[in-house]
Amino acid sequence: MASRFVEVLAAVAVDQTYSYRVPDGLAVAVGDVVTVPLGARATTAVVWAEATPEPRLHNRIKDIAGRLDVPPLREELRGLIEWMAGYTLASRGMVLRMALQRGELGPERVRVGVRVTGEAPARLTPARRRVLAVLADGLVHAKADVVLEAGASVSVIDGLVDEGTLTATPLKPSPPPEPDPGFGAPDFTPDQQRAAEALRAIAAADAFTVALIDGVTGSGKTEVYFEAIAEALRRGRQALILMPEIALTGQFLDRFAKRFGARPIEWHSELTPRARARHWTMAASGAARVVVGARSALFLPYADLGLIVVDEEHDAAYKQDEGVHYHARDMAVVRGRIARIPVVLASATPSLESEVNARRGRYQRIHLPSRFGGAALPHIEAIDLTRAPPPRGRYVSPPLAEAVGHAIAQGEQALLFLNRRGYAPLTLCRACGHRFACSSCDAWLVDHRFRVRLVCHHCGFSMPRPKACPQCGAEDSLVACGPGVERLEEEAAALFPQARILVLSSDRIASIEQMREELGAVAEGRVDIIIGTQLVAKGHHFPRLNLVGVVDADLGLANGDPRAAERTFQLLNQVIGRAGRERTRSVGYLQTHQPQHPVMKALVACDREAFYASEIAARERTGYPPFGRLASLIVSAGDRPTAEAYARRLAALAPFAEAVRVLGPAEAPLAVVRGRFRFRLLAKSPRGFDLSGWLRQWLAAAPRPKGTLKLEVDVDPQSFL
DNA sequence: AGCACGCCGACT
DNA sequence: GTCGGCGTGCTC
Repeated sequence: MASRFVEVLAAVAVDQTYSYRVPDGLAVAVGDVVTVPLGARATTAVVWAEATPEPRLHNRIKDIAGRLDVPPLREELRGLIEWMAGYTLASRGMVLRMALQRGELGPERVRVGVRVTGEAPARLTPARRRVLAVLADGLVHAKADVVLEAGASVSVIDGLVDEGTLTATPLKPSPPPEPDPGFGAPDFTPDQQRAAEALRAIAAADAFTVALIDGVTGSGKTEVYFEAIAEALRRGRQALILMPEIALTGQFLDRFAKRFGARPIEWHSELTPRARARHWTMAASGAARVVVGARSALFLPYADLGLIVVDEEHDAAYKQDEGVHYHARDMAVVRGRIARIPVVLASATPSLESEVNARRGRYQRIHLPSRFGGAALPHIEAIDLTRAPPPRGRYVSPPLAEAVGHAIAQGEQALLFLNRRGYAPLTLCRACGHRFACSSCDAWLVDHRFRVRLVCHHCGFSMPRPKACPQCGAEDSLVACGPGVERLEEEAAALFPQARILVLSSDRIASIEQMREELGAVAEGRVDIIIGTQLVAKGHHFPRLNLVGVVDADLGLANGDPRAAERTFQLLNQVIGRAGRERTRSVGYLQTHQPQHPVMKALVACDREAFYASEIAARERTGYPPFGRLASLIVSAGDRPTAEAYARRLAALAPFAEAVRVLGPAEAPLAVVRGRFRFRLLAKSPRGFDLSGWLRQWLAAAPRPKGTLKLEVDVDPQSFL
């Protein structure tokens, strides 16, 4: 019989598929996960197509080593992988690797069941007696349960199995409890009711559509999109909810359980390998009815995905900036199109991209204009720091301090928001002016008092805070400049000595679990003042919080990035929106040096429309996204001349296209990171231009980077400085 | 991505 | 002499 050959895509950094022979007796189909010998090792791979290999390859073709006992990758997911590789310029193998979770599917735990055979054991010890007592009913019991109930070790049971007194059988894993679409009937306002109806209709349509739920903070977006999930469940299909990783809180899982009577299946970076393998398989078998996960949950091999929800769709955390550069929100829309299913985007402050798509009618807008349960949006006031400055060396202005004091005296909570980790962003010597900078990055070292070290936020370098200046030797001459959350904590403790203060900052939080606990403490009212970085902005519900003070509202506007205004508007809106979820009166204060800035004015006036109108006009005028397309190329090398020379060479080799402009090379915004010198090129094209194709042409003409040189391509970069 | 192969310096 | 550092290129 003639041999059968297939094309196989290996989960390694290679774009090409390779031909393999299917050994006799092995049944494989396109989409099956296999192991193949590749070079000197074995790799996980996926059968990509049938093949008739080139004759000249014949003596080099190897056999597929074996087939993995996991569900195959369906056409839909293979299509997504192809599309993403084409769009992002990553190799197909690397994109596949993401879908297979680093190319290794961890071993799944096989639960073993045991039952008595009727044969008597040769010897009867006390431990054996207890085991047999537990199994006296003759039914199959899980081995782990018997160990627990009989108080005997595993070896006792294994010994009895060896003697034939017990038989062991693999136990089918018990399916997780299923969410029930009819469990907790929600009590909706007329607005919410209308929105829920629209979403139910969208979820029922079984077609690719994109809906944008645009609802103010606290409007009950989540409960409303749950109705779309319920509809998908009623139709027997799976649903996926994507969230920024940090927003995957216990609080959210509880809200889900309240509506559906069971928790969803989680997918995030902190799952153990076992749980990872189990959840992967449950997605593939369909046992996972609803998956809630961070961006990588988009690449699970769902058996029958019927709906994707992207919560907080504007969040920058959806952009992956390492390895394969992709934006999970955009890829969710692509997966929806490939799978012909609806995609629901939700945000209180939509990204400009989604807002423009909604205005053009490409996305269906579902508007939730008011807060749920009679709660009102916070009243927002700007505090002009030029008129009411804080005392020297302090960062909380008198009006804000007074408001916080008043709030906690009333038994309410206050949140002071400052998007800066550590104690102070800069340390300098009073005597000689020496500034502590990172030796391998173009950045100052941040003073972290909690860790008692000076830390680089870009490469992780840290050193103990010295007593004397390394430059001039002066003692006790070092001064901390500027505020970080730790310094703010010190100030708050001095202002309100009786208050219970909690700092929520990513470097203080060891795990998702720990964060869930700390947020629980806040929700239960065991904290008076919360001091937090942007971590607090993401989707948490603080029922007793009625005052938010933004300590430095201008912080995000300082760099010249065209997206800075959008980012700041979204972040501040989100943070202030934490307040007054359950009360009618709540306040947000913005400490700013520029109260006339369009972002501040829009926030104070609660005039979203004005903000979007001016921002859309500016992007349109300059041809920035979504009115034009961008790709960034970052060239880096161990020394500056090498990086610059290659970047210039690249620029000279750019293929001519009427529509495309190449800007640069210029030194990247962070010119040195981890001792690598970085230059940046930017390609700018009109909408609708095939930028990926043009980039591929460009890179094919360029010499491949050698030595320490590295080239990173980012299509649709998030920061486009 | 991971591994072998190759070419250079410093040691039992 | 050869052990081992990393830089380069290939994997059906």
